[in-house]
Amino acid sequence: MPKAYEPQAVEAKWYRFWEEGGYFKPRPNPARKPFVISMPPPNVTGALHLGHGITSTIEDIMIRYHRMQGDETLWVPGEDHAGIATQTVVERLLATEGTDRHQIGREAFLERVWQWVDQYKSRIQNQHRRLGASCDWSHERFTLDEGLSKAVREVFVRLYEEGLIYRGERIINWCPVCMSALSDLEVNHVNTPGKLTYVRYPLKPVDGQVAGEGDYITVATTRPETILGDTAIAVNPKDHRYVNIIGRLAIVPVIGREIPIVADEAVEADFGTGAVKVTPAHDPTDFEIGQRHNLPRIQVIGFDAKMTAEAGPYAGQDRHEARKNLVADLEKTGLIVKIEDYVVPLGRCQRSDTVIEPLISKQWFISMKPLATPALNAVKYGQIKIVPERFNKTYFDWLENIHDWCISRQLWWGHRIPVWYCDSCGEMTVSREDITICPHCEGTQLRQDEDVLDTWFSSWLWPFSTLGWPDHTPDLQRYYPTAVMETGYDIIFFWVARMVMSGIHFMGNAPFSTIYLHGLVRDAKGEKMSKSKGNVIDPLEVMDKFGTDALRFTLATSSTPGNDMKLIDERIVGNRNFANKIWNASRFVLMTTADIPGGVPAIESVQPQTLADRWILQRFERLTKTVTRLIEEFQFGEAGRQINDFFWSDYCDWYVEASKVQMRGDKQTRQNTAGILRAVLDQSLRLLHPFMPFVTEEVWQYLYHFSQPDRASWPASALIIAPWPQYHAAFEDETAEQQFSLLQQVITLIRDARNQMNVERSHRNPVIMAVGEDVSMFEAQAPLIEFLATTEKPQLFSTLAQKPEQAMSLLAGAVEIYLPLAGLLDIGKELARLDKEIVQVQQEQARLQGKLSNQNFVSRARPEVVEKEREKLAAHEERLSKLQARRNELAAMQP
RNA sequence: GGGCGAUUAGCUCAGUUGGUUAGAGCGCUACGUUGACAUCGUAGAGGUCACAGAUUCGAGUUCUGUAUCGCCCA
Repeated sequence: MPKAYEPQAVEAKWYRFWEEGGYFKPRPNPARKPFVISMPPPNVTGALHLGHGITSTIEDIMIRYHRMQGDETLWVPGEDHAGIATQTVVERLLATEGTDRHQIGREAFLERVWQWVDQYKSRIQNQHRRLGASCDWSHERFTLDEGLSKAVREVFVRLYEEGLIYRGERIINWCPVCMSALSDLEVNHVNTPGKLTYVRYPLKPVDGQVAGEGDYITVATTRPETILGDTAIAVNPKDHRYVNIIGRLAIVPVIGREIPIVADEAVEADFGTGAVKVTPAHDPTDFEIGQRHNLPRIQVIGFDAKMTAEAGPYAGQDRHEARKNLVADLEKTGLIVKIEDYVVPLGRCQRSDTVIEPLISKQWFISMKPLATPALNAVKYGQIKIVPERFNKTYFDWLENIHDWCISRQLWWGHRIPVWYCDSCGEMTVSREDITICPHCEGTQLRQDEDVLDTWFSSWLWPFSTLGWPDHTPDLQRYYPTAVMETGYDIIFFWVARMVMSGIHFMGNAPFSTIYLHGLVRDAKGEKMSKSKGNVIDPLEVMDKFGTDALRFTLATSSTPGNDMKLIDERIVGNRNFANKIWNASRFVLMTTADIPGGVPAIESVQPQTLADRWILQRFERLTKTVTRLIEEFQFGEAGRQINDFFWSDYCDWYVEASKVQMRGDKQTRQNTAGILRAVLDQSLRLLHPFMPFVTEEVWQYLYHFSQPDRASWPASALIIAPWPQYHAAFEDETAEQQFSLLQQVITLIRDARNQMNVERSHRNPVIMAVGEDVSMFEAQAPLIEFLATTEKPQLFSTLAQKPEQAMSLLAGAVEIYLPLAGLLDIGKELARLDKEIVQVQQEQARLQGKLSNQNFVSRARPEVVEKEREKLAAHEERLSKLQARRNELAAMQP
């Protein structure tokens, strides 16, 4: 075995071993409920980033854990066709070739996209392999697969037939760069510094009256260019300032259109002047006001974001140009009252970052209310549990205020809407199968709807479409509903909530019982990683540099569920070092026990002899219990940290060191020690395997081969399917825990004293100890003290009538330790040290006395808590008296 | 405007039914290459747990408010 662990040398080998060995496939176990996860399908647009890294790591931890628990485990991988994103990258590619999709046509364009997809799909698959994802590749799906496309059509047709899908002319979010409609969720609202412009609209004189000076109404707007499309001015009916002019006509500046002044509840009286201009064709609120008051809709901004012919003198200008020009013109005519700085919540396209234009357009929608209510109830009444629970609120708020979902996109890449229009009879047909003959008039002049469906329209079916729905496949029977949906909290609306809706609606029950939401990975400065900022960390680079296990362990342990994490190099380095520690501890075990037969015994069969043996087994059993509980509670970070602590501190720093003494013992002791070293290592590797699959499998295989003659008794041929450690209460040993802890204190104190006194490293100093009733215990542990604290054989006494002179004195609990250090001891310094310790003990003693003299505490706190405090106080008192006695002796010695 | 989160050692973070003297890694200081590991070991220093109240025998932990930072929704 090499001296240091080299991840690059072994990772690929083990992944191949697992994959080719079929370990990722579900192993049928009818006795237990299958454990199933649908992997959130990454966009086929590009490479995986650290967000996918954390998703894949956490899901793999769960999958590997359940696989080792013996559950029938299925992890379904796949990719998402990512409509707009993919279309955009391929269009960009075409642009570099000097062409575009319209020139080459729909068919050729789609061919190019498929080429792209094939390339990136395999790239994503390989990245998941590098991450160690133990997903079942034979179940891999793509949202544009034949099967999934069938599911999409089925869903579209069913919802249409149920009246939940409709086509309508609504105001939608239009991205002039993507040239497509977007759903509300695909629009980011960004607070942007802007202007609030106050514009005067002249009022038309009432019949018989002459227009008076000041006969104006002033409105405030953040979008002056839409003035051209105004068809009313609205005020709140309760606003007394305007009661008298409701029903009169105002005149739109520049174009002179006469528009009514209407009263509408939607108007906020304290915004601007309390009067607002109404542009039904360019604002969602105005659209609704327009519907209530039957206002005309005048579109002045086109789908290309340029002013339309309706914009009169501004026709053809870009919307931003037109704004500037119009404001300048209004200034000239004196219709601008004032212009204030104002923060505008600008809607921007999630993909292109373009400012969204609300426009009226004919699109396909889903009525969400009927779907949302059952999804809401599923969480409210506990069929689904969200972890962490605080995201319930976010989930509820969104579902309670849900709007209809605009599902049509003016793209070519995606599931084409299964609707045909007949040129002969004008009828529309919605169909599961492609049609060539109109069922209404038998005409053949049919045109399929040009548009495709929102990508989320296919991914919201993911948990069941990947299992074969709408067919009643065995997979669907066996594996639906899945167990856990694990993903980032940023797509709770986009994806998670919608999956719950579709699952309940089409399958009759929720698609998973737990939703686990993880936080976002940020850079070292805490900023969100993005391509435009150039701060994206490539997981492949991290893995090349530090190994996959180091990256995985870092992602798993650097945060608390649902919280964001900063990825910092030092942490990854630390975890690479941990992998190396595992490697070297294993190397030690294999090397020092090489000549001892017996292989790796089952942990329940080992026979602890020494205190250290009993202690490490007790520690391990406690760890197993805790880690298992933590994983079941989705506290993966804490679970990982606990294993790390145990392995490094308890196993390596103490047990392995203690074993070096034991391995010098008789044959029986050596045999036993070797067995415990191996068994605890084997079991620790099992606990760690879900977190760090590669180094653990590598080391475990050494153990396995090393046990060649005993292989028959081994439970598994690979760690990936080795049974998860069971808790053995028989190894619980509170006495060992306490005694070993005392021993650790003694050793640490002596080491510290030697350090302080600058005792030469290899020099063995004498030790005299007064240990009360623990003489036999310390007698047995004397070799450990000699070895670990570098001392001579300790001289043990129950009590010491005559305290050693010229000795440094230490206290471990009630155990007195004297280090005769002739000539080295500076009595003055020693007195100062003792004084400092005395003060500390006195303070603590005072605190405890105060607590125990408080009647409220004694009578109200739980008896065991009070008892504990009493014991503590007694211990402190004993300690104090010993310290003071020692101080007096020393003081007497001082010249 | 509504909601959520964070604030603990120089840095990055744990601390999940309220109960030892609040922990880890990195960094820092001292010592060390003894046959697993210098990607290491041994030991040490370092914190009024953002602030102000409240509840409680007891609060980093529960409640209220404030401040700063971040995110989501409208």
